[in-house]
Amino acid sequence: MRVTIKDIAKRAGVSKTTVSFALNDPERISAETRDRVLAIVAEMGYVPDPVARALTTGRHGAIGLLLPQPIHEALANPYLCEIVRGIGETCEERGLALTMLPPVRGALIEAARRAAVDALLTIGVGPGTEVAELLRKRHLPFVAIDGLAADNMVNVGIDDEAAAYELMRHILDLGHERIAILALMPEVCAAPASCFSRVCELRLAGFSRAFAERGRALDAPEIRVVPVEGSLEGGRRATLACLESGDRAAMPTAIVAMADAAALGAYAACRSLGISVPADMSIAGFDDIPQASLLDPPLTTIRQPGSEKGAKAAALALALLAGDAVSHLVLRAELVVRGSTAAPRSGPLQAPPVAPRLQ
Amino acid sequence: MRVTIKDIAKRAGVSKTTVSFALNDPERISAETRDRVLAIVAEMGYVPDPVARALTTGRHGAIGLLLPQPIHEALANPYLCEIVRGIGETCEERGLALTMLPPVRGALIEAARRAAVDALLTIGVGPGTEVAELLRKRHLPFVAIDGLAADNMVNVGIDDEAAAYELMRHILDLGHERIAILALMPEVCAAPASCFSRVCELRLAGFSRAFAERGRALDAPEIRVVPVEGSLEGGRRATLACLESGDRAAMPTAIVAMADAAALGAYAACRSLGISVPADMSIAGFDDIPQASLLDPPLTTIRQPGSEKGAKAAALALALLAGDAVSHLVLRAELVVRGSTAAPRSGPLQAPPVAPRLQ
DNA sequence: CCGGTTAACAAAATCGTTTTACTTCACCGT
DNA sequence: ACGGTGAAGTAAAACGATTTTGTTAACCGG
Repeated sequence: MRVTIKDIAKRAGVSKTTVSFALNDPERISAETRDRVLAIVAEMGYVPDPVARALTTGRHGAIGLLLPQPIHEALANPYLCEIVRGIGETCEERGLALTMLPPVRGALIEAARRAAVDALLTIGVGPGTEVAELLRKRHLPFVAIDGLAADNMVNVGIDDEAAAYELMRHILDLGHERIAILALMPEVCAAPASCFSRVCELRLAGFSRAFAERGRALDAPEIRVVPVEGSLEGGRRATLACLESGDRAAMPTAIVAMADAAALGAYAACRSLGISVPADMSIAGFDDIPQASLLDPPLTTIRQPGSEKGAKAAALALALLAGDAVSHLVLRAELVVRGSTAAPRSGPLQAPPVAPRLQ
Repeated sequence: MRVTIKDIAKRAGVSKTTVSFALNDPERISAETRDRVLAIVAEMGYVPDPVARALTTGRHGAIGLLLPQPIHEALANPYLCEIVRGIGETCEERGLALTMLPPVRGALIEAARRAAVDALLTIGVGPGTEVAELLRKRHLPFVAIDGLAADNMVNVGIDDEAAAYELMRHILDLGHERIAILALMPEVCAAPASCFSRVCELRLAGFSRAFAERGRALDAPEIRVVPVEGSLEGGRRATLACLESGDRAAMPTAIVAMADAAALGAYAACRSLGISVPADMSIAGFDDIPQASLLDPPLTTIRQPGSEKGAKAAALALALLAGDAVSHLVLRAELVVRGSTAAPRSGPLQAPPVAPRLQ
């Protein structure tokens, strides 16, 4: 059915080797034979099977990205989108394809088994996890994005603790007392011991330090840490739950989200409840997605270079593949103060005089 | 170095067959042997090579998406993002990975050769093109998105001619005389005969019909058709070029973009020039990307179901793979009139009284 | 006791390439 | 005339699985 190299060889009256040379190493054979073979290749419409080729050469021409969520969810998060775009830049440089590997029926490890790629990037996978272990068994070079730095694993990320500290300091400096923290849930619970994802732990530690500095604590009753899906819908639901329950005097005056995507949901929830930002509610995020500066009011957030993360991580993975020694990368992140955070109103929360215009 | 099935077989004192059965068809062998083999598999950390497996089974567990642009450019377009998300939905259902295949050093055909996938989706590839031909040679089932319907190729799209007609009718109904059309350039010029992409031709035909209906023509001097990259930057540049050159009385009063992404650029250009939308300039787009309704003013556009396009196209490709007979799909598109289009001002363009607030 | 079925496993073919390790032959200088 | 060199091409061995076909022995009814 399919035309194989054997068909070409037979038709041209040469060996498979010669056909292979004609295509891959033209200098090895005479111009005459080469042209004849090539003519037959064109005539019969022969295209070498990429799989068979990959089997012998050991090169696939693709790098993989292990996603903690289904593709359609992952790309709904602008920050992840940025990371993927960054990876895409490196792919472009090297002429590679990018295989996105979502969990197979909920199992990330299954995706890691199946990956037919030259190198792999992971998102939010820590060292010592089942997945990391498997990749090592497969001898597949891989680099973690937003995982954790560790000896046996290369990671690309930011100083999450410091960034979180800075963000919370800003909120506390404004005078907020009652604060809701929208914490990231681990999409795929590789380490079921913890309810939170790895970077989330670090950020909580940073928050904690900011509180401690003021003699306060993260587990005080006026601070609520809510695990939330890192999406607009997740943020919206969590915010509504926070604001609808309890009496108004006990309501938070600030919402700190660990992802801008979730902060977007907080905007939506506030709007639907007629709560004005930042007059009645301060909102802060994490990531600085492209929309953040276009919101009304523009979102105060921690800027982290998503695209650069992806690009650098991919480059590191390829360096690993090439056998180079590489080390962790800690990229620069910074607090960007915009209009969504302000000092809390002193009196009790009340209906705003004018319907707020948001987004 | 790597642990192969042979190593397991030797260590367990059985044949490769038995190991393979233990993993893939447990019923075929005795529970005793199976458990012993499986124990050794776990102990030695054996993971079957996906490539070797793909070679024999003929299944890769992935579908491919042939992109007309580098990944980072493609994902910068929210509409393409939606399509990819749709494909992701189908991937999720079937437990498949998604390989994004950008042109290799500018050559889309090269990406089509290399694709190691079960089925392929293409964007903007027409029938009779080199790529379509190659895929047929490879016996690779594929479905085109926004290509052209043809006998020998399955396509998923909308009725571009009708949609464009409707959009332009709306603009003309408002009374616009001088109009700039931002037309899509083919990212990869598969058919160098035409300066425009395939869907672009159809849309121009639709525009043309709307003009003809009023005794006017697309090639009249007051109508400018500008080829433009389908991105914010591309739209911005083209709009600036349109508005900066020529005297004000000859300036267009409406900009019709064939992609919302480009319309976004038109917004930016107008804002930077102090031109108020829609008072001094009407802007219309195509696609209805998620941002469109959040702009200020909200964008008038043609809504087309990007995510559905992707999901359905992927499902069709898999049906093709399964040997089912499938046919084209024409999805529903509709005009969504929002605030960015209005009747043109009668007098000459002048500085707006209030600085416009955009986005 | 014997042909026939079945369970359990093994041997070998297959998938479609690349690559290594020859063979053959012409040519060249001495 | 003769060993050496290089060019041109081939046969066969990987690559690492799956799958088809065999083989062996046990078991079973008659």
